[in-house]
Amino acid sequence: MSGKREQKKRRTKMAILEAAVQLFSEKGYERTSITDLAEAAGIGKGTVYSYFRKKSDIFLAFCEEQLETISTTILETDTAGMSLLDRLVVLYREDFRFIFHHPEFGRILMRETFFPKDLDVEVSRRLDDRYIDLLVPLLQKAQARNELRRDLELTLVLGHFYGLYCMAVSAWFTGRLHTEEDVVMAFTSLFEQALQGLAPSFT
Amino acid sequence: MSGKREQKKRRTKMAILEAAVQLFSEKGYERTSITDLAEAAGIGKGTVYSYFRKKSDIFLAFCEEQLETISTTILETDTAGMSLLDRLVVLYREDFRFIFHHPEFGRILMRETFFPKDLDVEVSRRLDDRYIDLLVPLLQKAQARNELRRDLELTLVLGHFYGLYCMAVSAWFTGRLHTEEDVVMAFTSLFEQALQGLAPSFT
DNA sequence: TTAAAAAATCGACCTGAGTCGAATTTTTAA
DNA sequence: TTAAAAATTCGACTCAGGTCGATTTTTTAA
Repeated sequence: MSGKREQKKRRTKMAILEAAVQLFSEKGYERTSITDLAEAAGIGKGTVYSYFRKKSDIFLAFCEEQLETISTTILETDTAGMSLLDRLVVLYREDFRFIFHHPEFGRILMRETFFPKDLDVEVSRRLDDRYIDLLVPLLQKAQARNELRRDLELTLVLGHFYGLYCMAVSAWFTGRLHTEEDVVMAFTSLFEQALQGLAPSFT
Repeated sequence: MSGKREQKKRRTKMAILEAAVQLFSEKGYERTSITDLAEAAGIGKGTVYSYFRKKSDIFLAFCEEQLETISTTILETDTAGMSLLDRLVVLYREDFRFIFHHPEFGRILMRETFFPKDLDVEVSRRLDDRYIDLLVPLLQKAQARNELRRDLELTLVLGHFYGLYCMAVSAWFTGRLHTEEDVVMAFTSLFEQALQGLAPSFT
């Protein structure tokens, strides 16, 4: 009789996360207190902190699940015969859909993944490693199809696209872009620019 | 006898900012409480809030001053005869110097300017409008010298570089890059990529 | 079976950001 | 000059995140 404790812990953790999904959606992240969360999960406040170090960690755990769903969606999407550009647009459009519909979550997620505090670096890295795993194969295939220069380091290329995506999302957060489609168009243009180059080509 | 009030207010605001520079540098942003700040400025806690809405606003006001200094430095730097790439590198290197030496400030600054809360959008926009004013002329000159395609919207091009810079800085925050020079090299490479294009050129 | 060790639970407590309305200072205008 | 109005100052107060150690539950091993 040993797995009992583990089992209970898993159930408690789930209870917290379910309460989180419920309350965060209902009242928003900021307006949900840890006490609310504990009550909804049927446990004491202090217990929450033996499962998560900080409030934002609860949120990030929720995001990791969401990203799981998103990557599944993307992997299942049939992209056969699509250009690199189209594939990237499909991927980031899906990603942005989540952010667009959960702006508060999106803000925290972007803040934490791009500019984490020292203590949160680990969590943040895990999140974008997921991206790397998702994207590197895409880029390799593009290189094989000769859509992408072969002399470039893939991590840099990946950073390139990710940075541009980040910029488009940022423009939405700062109110420079408004609709979901505006943002998609913005990063599409930026990706095109990146592929073609900003300098004039002397052909 | 009417300017009296205004004068006093200006002095109080200065006192708060000076206390902020002092204490933030001394103990860091997080470890400086509003009460500390009020005490150092010789006023009551509540008064601080009639000058700034939130703690982070005090910080952003401080940043605006810093950026003033930085842009002056940049404008005074002799860039005659430099390529667009070199000019951009000079500019962003200077910008990053500040962030590198004040990581905590840098993090908040980047978080607030890229992913502001609704209430802070205005402040955030003011900050990057300053960038726009600084950069657009640079880009226009580059177009005139035929270093930059003329069919591109300048705001998009600007966003392009800014996004790449952001990415390099982010890689530093997440511990993927370590030294100041690593970051400079990273965004330099990204800028080169952007100018040349990621797709193979069929010349 | 049981008692000591280990792990998990809990809520009172601490701290700091931000609010509020009473008290004070400055301005206005008669 | 003065009294009412307007603006400013202030610190007690509220509220939420996070800590801590006393208590309870589970595991171990004898």
